[in-house]
Amino acid sequence: MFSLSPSHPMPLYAQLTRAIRFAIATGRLQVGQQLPTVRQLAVELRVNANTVAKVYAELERSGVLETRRGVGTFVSARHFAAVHPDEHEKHLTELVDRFLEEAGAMGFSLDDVLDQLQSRRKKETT
Amino acid sequence: MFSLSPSHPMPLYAQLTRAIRFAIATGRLQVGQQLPTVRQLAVELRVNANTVAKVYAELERSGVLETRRGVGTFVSARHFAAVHPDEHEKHLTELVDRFLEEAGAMGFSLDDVLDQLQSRRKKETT
DNA sequence: TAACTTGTACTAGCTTCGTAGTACAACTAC
DNA sequence: GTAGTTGTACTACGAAGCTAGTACAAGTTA
Repeated sequence: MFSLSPSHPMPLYAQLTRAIRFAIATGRLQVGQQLPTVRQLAVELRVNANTVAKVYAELERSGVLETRRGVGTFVSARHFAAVHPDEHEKHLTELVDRFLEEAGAMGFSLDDVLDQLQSRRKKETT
Repeated sequence: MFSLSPSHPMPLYAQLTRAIRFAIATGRLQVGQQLPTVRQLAVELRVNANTVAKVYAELERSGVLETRRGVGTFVSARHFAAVHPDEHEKHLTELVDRFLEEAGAMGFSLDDVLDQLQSRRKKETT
């Protein structure tokens, strides 16, 4: 389902969070679909159940998942319907802010970054 | 000279590293210019001397600074002359990789990112 | 109701990270 | 050579972060 690398510097919970978000963003997990139970996934990933639970809880707070005790955890429909595009846009803005700041400290200008990204776009479409 | 926020989640050493790199990238610190001594800067920033020293040492390993015992620490000339543009480009590539990965996990495509950056370019030039 | 499933709270241990303190080594200038 | 700079090594403490263990609570199903 997912795969984690315990040796990777990124903590397990962060890896899992990203993996789930990514799976949803790319459609591999559909709205309404049930995720593995906390314990199931914990066994599969060789991780403590609490680690999985924390991830599910955090993603629920973000509105990405919905959990029902005794039943399971599901990809939230509400999220994609209700998250205002403005809100979504704001997240992108913040991400880009951090990114540009970092690039700036390395001596790259906005144009440098744009060039780099545009050249990828070409590659992607070929 | 620089300013740090101890309350900020980013550790002091990282803040300082970024500040110095930024000052150099924007020309506020010129090639060959001497930086404050480890102890001077430590007092000014209310930080342990070792924290400053670690930052200087790291930046020296990156080729950004040069230190001479008994004399002081200086902005390296070698760096800007000798760092291959290819090397520099590689750093940008890595940064963009990480960035796109993160954006992807949030559900943003390359085009979303490009749009966002292009709209900033317009703002910047007005 | 009783058994079973699900997620959750609380706690504790371990590790890593960040910073500070102190003592040391290299170098300069007189 | 000696005093006074400079950066550096080593150590240790405190805090935060991450994960695991265990016990609990809420819900479902028969």
